[in-house]
Amino acid sequence: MTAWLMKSEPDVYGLSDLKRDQTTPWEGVRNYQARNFLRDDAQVGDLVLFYHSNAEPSGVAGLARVARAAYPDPTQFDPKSDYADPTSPPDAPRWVTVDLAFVEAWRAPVTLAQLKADSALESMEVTRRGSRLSVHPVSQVHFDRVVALGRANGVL
DNA sequence: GCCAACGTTGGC
DNA sequence: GCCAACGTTGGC
Repeated sequence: MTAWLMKSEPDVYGLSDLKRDQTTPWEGVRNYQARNFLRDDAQVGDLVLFYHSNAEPSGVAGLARVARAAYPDPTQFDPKSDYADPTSPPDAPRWVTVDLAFVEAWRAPVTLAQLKADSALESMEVTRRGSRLSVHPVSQVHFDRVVALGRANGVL
């Protein structure tokens, strides 16, 4: 089991959208490192810190769970999609997606400022300057700490 | 294989 | 809106 952090812009697709939909394909990952994590390491049941980027404020909004392991991302073959990749070979699709399921939302996010200020989270990837990997593993210790901070804000 | 140009991410 | 960080592309 691996714990994860995945970023999304709430204006595009936020945790409240996932709560409404209950499950969603995590489409549009177009970074090789992030893809490799999804393809090679994400397993059904893995828990995910759902991070809102470009938000006011940015931070971890709650939890999701991997509901389906990696499969080819259909949007790469959809010419009308923003995520279309005409160079991806149909017989060996370049990009994958996983399905996420809603788990819980917090009354207020654990903000990036809060994450940076917490000495227990010093080495956490998302607190690093210039960090922009949208899918990456999180240590169990960091995961548990962020969940404790989030739940302290109240579970919706 | 190097590296400059360019595009994207995402905090502020 | 600005810009730092960093990934990708393409000329050589």
